[in-house]
Amino acid sequence: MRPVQRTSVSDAIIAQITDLIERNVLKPGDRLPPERELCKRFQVGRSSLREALRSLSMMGLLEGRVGEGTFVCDKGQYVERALQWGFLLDGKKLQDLSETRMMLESQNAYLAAERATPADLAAMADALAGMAEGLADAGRFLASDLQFHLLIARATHNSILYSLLETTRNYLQEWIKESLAEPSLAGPRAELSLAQHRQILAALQQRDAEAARQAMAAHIRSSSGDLAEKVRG
Amino acid sequence: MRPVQRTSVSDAIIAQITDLIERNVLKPGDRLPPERELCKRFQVGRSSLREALRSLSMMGLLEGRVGEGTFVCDKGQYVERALQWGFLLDGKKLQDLSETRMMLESQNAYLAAERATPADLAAMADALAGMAEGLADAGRFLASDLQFHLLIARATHNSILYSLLETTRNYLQEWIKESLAEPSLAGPRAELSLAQHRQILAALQQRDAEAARQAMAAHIRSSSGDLAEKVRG
DNA sequence: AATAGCTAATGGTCTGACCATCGGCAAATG
DNA sequence: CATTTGCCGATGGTCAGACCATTAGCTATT
Repeated sequence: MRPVQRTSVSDAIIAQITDLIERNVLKPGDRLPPERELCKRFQVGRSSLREALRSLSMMGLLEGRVGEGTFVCDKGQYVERALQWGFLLDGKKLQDLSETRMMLESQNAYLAAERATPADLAAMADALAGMAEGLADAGRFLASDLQFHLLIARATHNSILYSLLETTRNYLQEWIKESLAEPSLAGPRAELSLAQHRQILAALQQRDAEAARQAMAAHIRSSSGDLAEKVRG
Repeated sequence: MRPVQRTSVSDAIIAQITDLIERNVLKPGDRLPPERELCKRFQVGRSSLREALRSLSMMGLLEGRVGEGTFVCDKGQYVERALQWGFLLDGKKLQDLSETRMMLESQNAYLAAERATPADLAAMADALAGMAEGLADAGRFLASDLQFHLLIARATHNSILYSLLETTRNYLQEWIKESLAEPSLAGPRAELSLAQHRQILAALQQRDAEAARQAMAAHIRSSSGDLAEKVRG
């Protein structure tokens, strides 16, 4: 004998719909049948169906628009949506998260050095140019900065590493936004940051993986130093 | 003028309950009032309340047990849970996942070498002994193997790195279970694996972070070689 | 003291209804 | 003819009440 599996109706529906999306039968942007018809198709009550849809919406897979219907989200960024509740940030975890990001960034730089295509490198150069132009405009500068890091992650051609980096950054970014009023990006700091980015790009262009990793590690260490202080304080 | 904020009843409930958990008014293990009473307190219908509770369960914050009540989950694995629906495995991603795991394991070994407490190291030694005893028993061997790797992750004392490794491993494990019938763990392979683990532990005990990383990397490379073949095939 | 059976409480599900919002169509308007 | 206005149906969001399956705890039987 073995414990009988007790399946929940909502979970079964979630599994089915997830499966449909996974197998691309339901493509992003598609509209699902109305709830009342789904009830008939699944042979379930509307409560159960709605609980399932609600969970899927919470995961960022679906989006319900009243009066129009329920749609499959176009962004494959399930994680991002799911991580909006940032309440786990209780001191220590923030430090852990920062460390995780550090590790992801440096390792991504390593892999990117081996795999970046010419197009990848060109895009990074563009972002770097954007930073240079935005030396006076903090907003522009930070946007290009972020872009540069994401481009490196993309250059690994590993969707999971990219996803993870994006997620951790979003977390940190949100926390920073809430806790620090201004990013405190004085002129000298910005120029230092720019120089470090140039160094990273140079290493990538020379396909020197180890140098890229170390340059990135150094950059993160110096750029997140003040964040670390704020965490402890 | 600006767009008026349209608040959903369920979302409001979710916000309130997450807030309570965040402020530790609701502690892990606590039992929530019955649904019917929550309805009266929140002044909402049971459908809306249940949709909220369902979402919170999906996030891993709550757990409903029929006949008993709804409880606050004791595991603070919010992140892990959130990351679980991040990647739907579709072929190529499996390779990415394997690479991610490789990176996590080796980097964890590096950090563990710097931070492992005597208790951590002792636990690892125990797991290693379990592997040695289980040379004839594949199940026992694999369990101790997994245990060893998780202990290393725990020795980083970084809950997020631990969660990430656990998640990636769970994914790979599940996939392996589905695709390969038997783990193909012949005697010589097991002994090789055991020797590699001993090498890793030795590096950790000597606090040689770089050696630990390389030993782990070598181990993963050799032990997941056949998996890589299966992926391509 | 141990077991079997009963009862109340609880989460899970179903049904039907009503509301707010949105898209589209037709009539009114210039 | 082009534009606006008003209406109507469809749809997601919410509510209330009912029934079911399971669980814990009590009670009576053994």
